Amino acid sequence: MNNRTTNLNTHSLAFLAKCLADENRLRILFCVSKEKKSVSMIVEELGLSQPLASHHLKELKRALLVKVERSGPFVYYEITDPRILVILAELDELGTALLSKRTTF
Amino acid sequence: MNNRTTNLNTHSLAFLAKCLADENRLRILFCVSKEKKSVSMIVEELGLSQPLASHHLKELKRALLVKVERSGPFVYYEITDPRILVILAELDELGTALLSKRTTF
DNA sequence: TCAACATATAAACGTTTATACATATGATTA
DNA sequence: TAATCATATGTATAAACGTTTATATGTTGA
Repeated sequence: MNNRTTNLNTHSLAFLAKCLADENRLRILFCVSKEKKSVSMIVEELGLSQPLASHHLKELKRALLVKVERSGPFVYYEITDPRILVILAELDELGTALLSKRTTF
Repeated sequence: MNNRTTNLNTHSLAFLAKCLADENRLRILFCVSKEKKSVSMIVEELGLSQPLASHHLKELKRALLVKVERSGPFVYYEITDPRILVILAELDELGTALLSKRTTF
């Protein structure tokens, strides 16, 4: 029963990771990480088609990583919890470390 | 040019996240997180088929998350950098927090 | 060298996913 | 209400993925 301390909820972990496993979604996440942005702002900033952005935003929302707020004709998305940015920064750093430490090329 | 400080390498991030986005791979990762284990040990512990375990180990190795070591007929896998465990713990915690804080059900 | 065991690879299959295109919904303003 | 703008949804398609089954590679000991 000491797995409790080491093993985590693989189900929800995999679910979150799956949402983070797409470059466009990551870009959108960073895009709305400092301030709320409308879909059209995101579309323009990232050069995505509007339906594609909408689709990925839906996925991000499904994973609760972004929250939505309507204002007039615009729908604003913003990051739910900035801690995800810290985690992603750590993961990015780890990735770099893994690359630099690897023995086999 | 201040994106440098906030935006990360979405490519390698997505690559790492993709590797973490599978429950079986996460289970394998936790399984080899405390001590190196042979494929057959992993297979037995997690109840996976041998080819399936082998396939996922290959993916984990491709992402440099595990390292391999042969000893006689056995091939031992172990976690490369334990920091991934910290990151996953944080992600798991965030997942729980997101769920408890959500407003829409 | 042969047999037995441990692990890896290959091919095939069904499922999921990202994307594009077309269209619908919803809100605003004239 | 009509027209326009912002966003969402539906459908289709191609690629990627996880899994299974079968087979191959590699190692050890008789």
